[in-house]
Amino acid sequence: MSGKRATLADVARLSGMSITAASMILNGRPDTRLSQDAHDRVNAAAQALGYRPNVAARGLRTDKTLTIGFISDLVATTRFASGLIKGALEAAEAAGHVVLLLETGGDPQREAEAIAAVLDRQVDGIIFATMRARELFVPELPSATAVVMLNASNRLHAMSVLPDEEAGGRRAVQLLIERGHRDGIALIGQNDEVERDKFRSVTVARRVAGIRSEMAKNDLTFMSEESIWLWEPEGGYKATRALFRRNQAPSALLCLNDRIAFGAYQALAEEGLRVPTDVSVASFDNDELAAYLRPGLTTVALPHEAMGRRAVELLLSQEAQREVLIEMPVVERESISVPSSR
Amino acid sequence: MSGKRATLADVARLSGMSITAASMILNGRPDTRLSQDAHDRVNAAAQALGYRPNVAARGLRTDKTLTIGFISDLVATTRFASGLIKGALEAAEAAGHVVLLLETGGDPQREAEAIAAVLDRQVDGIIFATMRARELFVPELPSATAVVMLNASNRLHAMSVLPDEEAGGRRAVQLLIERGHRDGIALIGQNDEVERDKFRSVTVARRVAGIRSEMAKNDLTFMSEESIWLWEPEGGYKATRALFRRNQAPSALLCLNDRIAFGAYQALAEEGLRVPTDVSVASFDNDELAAYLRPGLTTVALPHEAMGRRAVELLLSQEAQREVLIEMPVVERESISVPSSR
DNA sequence: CTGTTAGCGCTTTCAT
DNA sequence: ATGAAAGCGCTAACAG
Repeated sequence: MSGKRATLADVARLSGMSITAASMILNGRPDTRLSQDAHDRVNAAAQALGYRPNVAARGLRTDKTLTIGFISDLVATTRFASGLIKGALEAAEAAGHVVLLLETGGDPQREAEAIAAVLDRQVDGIIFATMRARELFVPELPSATAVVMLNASNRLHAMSVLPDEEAGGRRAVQLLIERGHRDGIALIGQNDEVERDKFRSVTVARRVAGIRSEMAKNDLTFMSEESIWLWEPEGGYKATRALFRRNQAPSALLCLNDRIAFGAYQALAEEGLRVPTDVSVASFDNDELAAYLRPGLTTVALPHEAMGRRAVELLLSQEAQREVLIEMPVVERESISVPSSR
Repeated sequence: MSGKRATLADVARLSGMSITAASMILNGRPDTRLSQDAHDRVNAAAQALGYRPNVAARGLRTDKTLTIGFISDLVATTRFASGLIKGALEAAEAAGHVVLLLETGGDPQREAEAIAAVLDRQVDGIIFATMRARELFVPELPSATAVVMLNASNRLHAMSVLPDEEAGGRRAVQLLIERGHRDGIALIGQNDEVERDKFRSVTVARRVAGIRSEMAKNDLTFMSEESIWLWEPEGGYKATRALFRRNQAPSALLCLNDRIAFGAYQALAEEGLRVPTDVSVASFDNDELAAYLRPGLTTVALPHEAMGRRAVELLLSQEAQREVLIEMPVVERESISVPSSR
């Protein structure tokens, strides 16, 4: 509709003030005291013209663009990223900022280009997010640029925001113990590789560590540990079948994520066992899946949105933190009950 | 690392050329003929300084920011949006653009603010995306701003990119017919409201229309139509149970989306029926879910990534289109077979 | 109390 | 063949 955008000059002209005066008044600069009349005229003119400052032009002077770069390895692609982004978007909006979203697929080449692209646009700060928490390499950056790692960490650079997996792991075990499960708990999804490789997967290793520490604290050991290479439903299905083929009768399955649990549900159904009457299931992540399952899956949630939110707050506030851990809330549904005495 | 960013002036100084010359050379302006030597010196200097143009400053002069605004009602939030965004990101990157992602939650107030925010940053164009395809209201925009609607349409404004639901609906029916299903097909998820309300749901209405037209073309009618208010697993489960409680024995279920199919699978399992041996299932969307199900669900996919890609291509190319329809590919898995002769 | 002036980094006439 | 100068829209010293 409106042909051209009104500029500060237009406002000044219409109000009969200088450009400077208009600028000061519209920015509500505190010290300067221009007449009340001047204020009114300028504000009225701005209003009438529908004036909005040109952020790019302003940024040229002030070095603030009210824009933050969100660079992720696999963004949009996964349900994983969604919450992270949503949280970041919310916090950014609340702070009057806007976010530039870039995806790199984890490719160093594209990563470098993404960084260049956001830097070219003078972003106020950059968030690096990864889908599988990991140690992320960050190339040289202009020293001034604020950086926070989201679901990732970095030795040198920056602050990072991570889920509190250690506590989450402990919480999951407690969930089962509280209901009376003790010796009949099977762990589904154990994976030596992951447990050792703190580099590749900062958080998942902690999840398992939390689980083991809580078991130990209660003098418990797993009746069985089924290992799974890929944490997908298929693996959960097979691992659970294997468990029963060995004629073991667990009272509860502690699945390392919801997709595994999904597969476990299927195996249980084929086994003629009901959740939670015959066997309880606890899990992690709170995937969309968890709500769809029947009965609903009780799971320790990955707090994606909270993480995204916290990341931009951190970036904008410039508090100095190293690693901020976000609590993993438990989402109670119907998959856990008192062990049956089969 | 690097303290300050190199500017064009720095390049000029180091190369011993004027700023003008440097600008022209680096932009590869065609007509001007500066000496080969000048070219070499400028390029070398730029290289040495790691010079990158400041996009904001350039935009101030050229009115091109190589940035596009992606405004969505429910972005990040849904698996739905992910593909749209991913596709858009890819195409933008390929074209040397970058995307500003904003979410409005469908709230007109926030919608207006989002538009203002991207306009303030001089974006080259705006994509409006919705999760449930619908008619979207777009407030007045500067006439110059390019606009495309993604998974939405708008009477006045813009070009829109939509899935070809009509063809998709027909395709799904063909899938069943090809395998020999005829009189035993039940439709799960019928919803008068949606079928009538072309305004609220441009595409889903077309999906159903396509289905009905293909059935009619083959002189077929559904053995039953189960209506569902909310297209979630719960509804699919109940509708399917209801079907069997009436003692009907369909040879195939045509589910209006994958979440419904998910519920249907559960009901089928409880009924002691196997997919696809006892009853076949066909569906729509190609949700993440569809791959997890056992057996894998054959479904007519919503081509989210292709849509996102096409939207930015359209935006950037400024071809004049009204409505571009993206083909819905069928994803064959294992849920359809020849009808059993129970 | 208010306006002039000088840039931010870049592109683009227009002279030379 | 090359450069000076103006100006995109804005803010910030510095004078009046």
